[in-house]
Amino acid sequence: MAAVDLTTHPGHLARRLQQAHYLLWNTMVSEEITSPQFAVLNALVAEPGLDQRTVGERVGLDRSTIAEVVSRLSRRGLLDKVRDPQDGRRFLLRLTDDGLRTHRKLTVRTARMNQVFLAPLSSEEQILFFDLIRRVADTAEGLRNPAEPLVAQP
Amino acid sequence: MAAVDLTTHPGHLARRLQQAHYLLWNTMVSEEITSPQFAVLNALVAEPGLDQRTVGERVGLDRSTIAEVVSRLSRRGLLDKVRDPQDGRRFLLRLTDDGLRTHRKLTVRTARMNQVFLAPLSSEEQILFFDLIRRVADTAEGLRNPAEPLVAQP
DNA sequence: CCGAATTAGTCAGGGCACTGAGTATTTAAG
DNA sequence: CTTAAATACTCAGTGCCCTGACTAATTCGG
Repeated sequence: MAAVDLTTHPGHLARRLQQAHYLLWNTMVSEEITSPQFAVLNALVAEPGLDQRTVGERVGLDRSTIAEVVSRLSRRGLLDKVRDPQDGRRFLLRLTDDGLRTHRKLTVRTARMNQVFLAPLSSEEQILFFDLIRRVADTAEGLRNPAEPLVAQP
Repeated sequence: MAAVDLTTHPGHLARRLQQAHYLLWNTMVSEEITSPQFAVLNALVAEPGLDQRTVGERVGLDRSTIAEVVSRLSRRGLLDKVRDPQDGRRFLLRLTDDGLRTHRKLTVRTARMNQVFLAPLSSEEQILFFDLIRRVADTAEGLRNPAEPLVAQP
């Protein structure tokens, strides 16, 4: 005996929340395009021609994962990937017309889905929901790089 | 133009939250045992001898995923898996001494990690955080099985 | 009692997410 | 100018997560 109540464990809650979202996305938005893929499309609508790493940074995907997601989107013909002539290490990404169309279509459905997903909360609670999660996620993210070490330069 | 603000998309937030948690878990709790694995150990501390499907139900893992997680835990010698003599379809799961020890050790570390993770929120906000996420996740979960169809029997 | 549904679990396949190691290119230091 | 460090990306490996198709065992209806 000494079992713990998982409903007070944020990690467990976060996982269940994501699963619930996955489910709803699949039925209400798309079975082809996933939520992370949509995030990438969206980043490229906002800033066409970004390089792969920066897109990953914008949407919160590490170098390996963004590579996989981009390769799937490119395979489906939703984006183009070309070497940066200025810097041969980079790949510059740009949506195709099809990618743009897909993003437009999914944007509408995503908005509908978000409404359904958040329906159990009042408007004020929804604001709070965003705020609390964002603060926790941002803070934990910040622990990654210990920022400026207290002593500046060596 | 028509890009969307992902910081108001619960799915995106949920994903970032889980990533942040994963990161912290990895550094503060264990690099061997994952959070879902701990959840399974915990379920078996509470109810030894559960069958695989029920454990999955308790911790929110579908039949395929629970099978993988259980197989890893069993490979590491943290649990035993035996056929139910009463019902030849089931596997009954039970922690080994090692599994019990591991659970005890991780319980302490997990509590510490949760404190750090939730540190940006006040006590009241933490309660709210749990409540809001739980309500959203539960409601979306509920949409899965449309409950009783309005008309009872055919 | 027997065939039909139901149930527990497996397997193949696709996608997300991380780490650590390796390659190529660019930039910085000497 | 040339070597060393940094940067963008790839690849292999592990683990979580889902669906759909399949097998084996049990239960239920007639």
